[in-house]
Amino acid sequence: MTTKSMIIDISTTLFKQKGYKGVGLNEILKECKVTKGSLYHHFPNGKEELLIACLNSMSCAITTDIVDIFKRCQSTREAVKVMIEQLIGDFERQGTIAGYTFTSIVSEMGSMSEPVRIACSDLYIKMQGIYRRKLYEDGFSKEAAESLALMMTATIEGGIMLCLTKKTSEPLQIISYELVNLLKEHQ
Amino acid sequence: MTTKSMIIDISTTLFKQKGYKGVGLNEILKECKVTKGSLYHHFPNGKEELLIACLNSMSCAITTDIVDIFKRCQSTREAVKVMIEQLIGDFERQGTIAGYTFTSIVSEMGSMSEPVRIACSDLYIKMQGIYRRKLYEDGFSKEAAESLALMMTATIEGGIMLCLTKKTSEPLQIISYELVNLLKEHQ
DNA sequence: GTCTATACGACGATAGAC
DNA sequence: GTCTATCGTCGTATAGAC
Repeated sequence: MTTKSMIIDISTTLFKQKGYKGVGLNEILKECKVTKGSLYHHFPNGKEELLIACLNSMSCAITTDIVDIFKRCQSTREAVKVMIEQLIGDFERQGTIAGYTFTSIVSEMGSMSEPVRIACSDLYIKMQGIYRRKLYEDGFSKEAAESLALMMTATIEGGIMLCLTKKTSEPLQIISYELVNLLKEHQ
Repeated sequence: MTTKSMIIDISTTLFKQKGYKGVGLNEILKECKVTKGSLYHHFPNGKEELLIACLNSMSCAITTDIVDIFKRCQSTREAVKVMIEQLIGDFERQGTIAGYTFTSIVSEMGSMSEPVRIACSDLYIKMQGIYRRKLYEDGFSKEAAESLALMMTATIEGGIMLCLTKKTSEPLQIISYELVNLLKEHQ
């Protein structure tokens, strides 16, 4: 494990917990047990460069995770169930949901820089792509697969925010049920 | 218009644009053309008290808005269409979506104080309640109305975030279509 | 590649005059 | 109810030694 990847790992966790603006460099330094000089050696452009590295690292981890679930499951319907069960499990264990969303890190999209916005947008495009391809395999038309993939992305994203806000996993439980229904009826 | 309500109005706009952590008191002071002494006279507990006042003000405005739309529309299906059309209109005109969501202000729910979390939770409960009652009127069962109301809340919330991230109103357009479908098929 | 020391502006908040 | 002045802390970033 290199210093750089260690910084990225720890910073990612902190950003997920408190958001980009909510974490100061000093806090990162303390948690990583490195000094300012070292951090700026690895990320010459400072905090924003570190954020983008974290977003890309998250994107990679989430995508790998989802691809794996979709490989193990026969249909999108099944995969959705497994995916959301996992999110709920995380929530009940840790009291928070870290995966499958960037919103908890950067919500003020309007005021963020283009590179940051694009890094976030990339994840959503990748997730939606995985959903879409599986739905097409399932037998949905190209157009239906596209629309349903978007619905899945938006609903899960919204469901995560509702769970965090209401401090209960109920929203995601209901969403799992309703999404499975939605994917059933169109088929 | 009192000084206090003027401060709330302007701060609300700023918070929506840049998020809670993204706006400093100095910026608020400058935009409102008031001084620190005046602000702390109206909000003795400082920035967080101001935030909660803004959240409550938003909650009120959004609820009024939605209630009005639901009054004018015969079915939930129709109301959803009008609601989302309005969000899309806002987006195309202003390049951002300010209404119907708190996520763009406070996303780091885990690290916010309880009063703030509760203020956000309140809005979602109110919105969902409006949807649920109309769905019940539409003829859905109590349980279906509850589930579908949650789906509407989550999907629209997620759709807004996707639009802001991708910088296009397409996600909400598709979501409008899919939601209308969802409300049709269950009936 | 890692360290210390330092810069300097912005942060939220308070005190006290008017 | 509004003002100015000021506090202490923290923010990000840089320079230069080792």
